[in-house]
Amino acid sequence: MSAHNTAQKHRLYHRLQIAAHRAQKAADRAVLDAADITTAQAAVLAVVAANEPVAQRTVADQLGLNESAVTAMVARLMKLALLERERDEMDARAWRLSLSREGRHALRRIEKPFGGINEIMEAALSPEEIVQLAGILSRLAAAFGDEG
Amino acid sequence: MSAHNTAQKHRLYHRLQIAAHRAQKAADRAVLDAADITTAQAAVLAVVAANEPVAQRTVADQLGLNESAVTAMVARLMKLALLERERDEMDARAWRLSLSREGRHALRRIEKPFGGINEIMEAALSPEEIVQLAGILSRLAAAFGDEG
DNA sequence: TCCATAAACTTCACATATGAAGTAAATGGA
DNA sequence: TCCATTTACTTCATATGTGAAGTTTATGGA
Repeated sequence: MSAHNTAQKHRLYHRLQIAAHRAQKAADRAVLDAADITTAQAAVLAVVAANEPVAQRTVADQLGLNESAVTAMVARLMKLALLERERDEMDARAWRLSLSREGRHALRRIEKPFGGINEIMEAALSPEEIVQLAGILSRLAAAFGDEG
Repeated sequence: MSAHNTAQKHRLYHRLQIAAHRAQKAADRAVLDAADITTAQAAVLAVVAANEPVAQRTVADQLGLNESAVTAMVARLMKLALLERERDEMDARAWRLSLSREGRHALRRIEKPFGGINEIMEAALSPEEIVQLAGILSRLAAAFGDEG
């Protein structure tokens, strides 16, 4: 333990988990309502949209997930016909993921409810706090490492 | 969408989830290593310790979980012999949860590794930022509601 | 007293994550 | 060229969460 232990005194870890969990619960309800997908699925779709065509490994890296989580997500998204994939001709181990028409549609439909989530955050925080929070969260994510 | 949309520009929701997820991953490894329990289990033990003897409903409220999540957690913790329970004599629907000897022991053993997690946060942030972050996270949690 | 309703908990189906172990294809030297 | 190693993905066991539906026990009037 350090001399001051400010973090412990403020139960920072706990507060971070609670805030993230509640935000996710709210976002899931909003997104599920608008497009019948979860925020986790929306995150995968967004990464695919931004990197199309993309390997699962890349999706895993960008979302900080391991490969088996992505395998399962892709299976569910393909079952929902939101995602398509074909073999990478340069590398027979890898897939090339891309969005289906419905996948693009779903991504479009969540924009508005997702904006609602952002509005809740904007209402709770000042613009300066939002900028600070973004920086702090990035530094925290980096401090806990990208290695896995 | 609002006029400025600062939150969206900074992808706040996404950053919050990533930071929380990475912190949890790191904490889980540290805690699992020291006491063979997860941070989720540690959280339940901590709430029970602070409210002993306590009903599952109270644990759910304090952690922001629903009742079925607590039912499952309690079952696992009892299987691990970290938790005990008996019927509330005032209310035959409710349980009175309490820690076992091993439960108290486990809680003691995670103090040090958990301190390590706090130290990582303290190293990444200034004392002022820690105080700010604590306040911001509390306000966010409140903004996303306690209702469920 | 009786009954509608609420509260505490359980069960079920499902989504999401980890990590270990396995398969198959690329890759980079000796 | 050949083989050890790495890489991309899959599969399995398990933990953790949600929400809907059901059971049992309180509770508060008419």
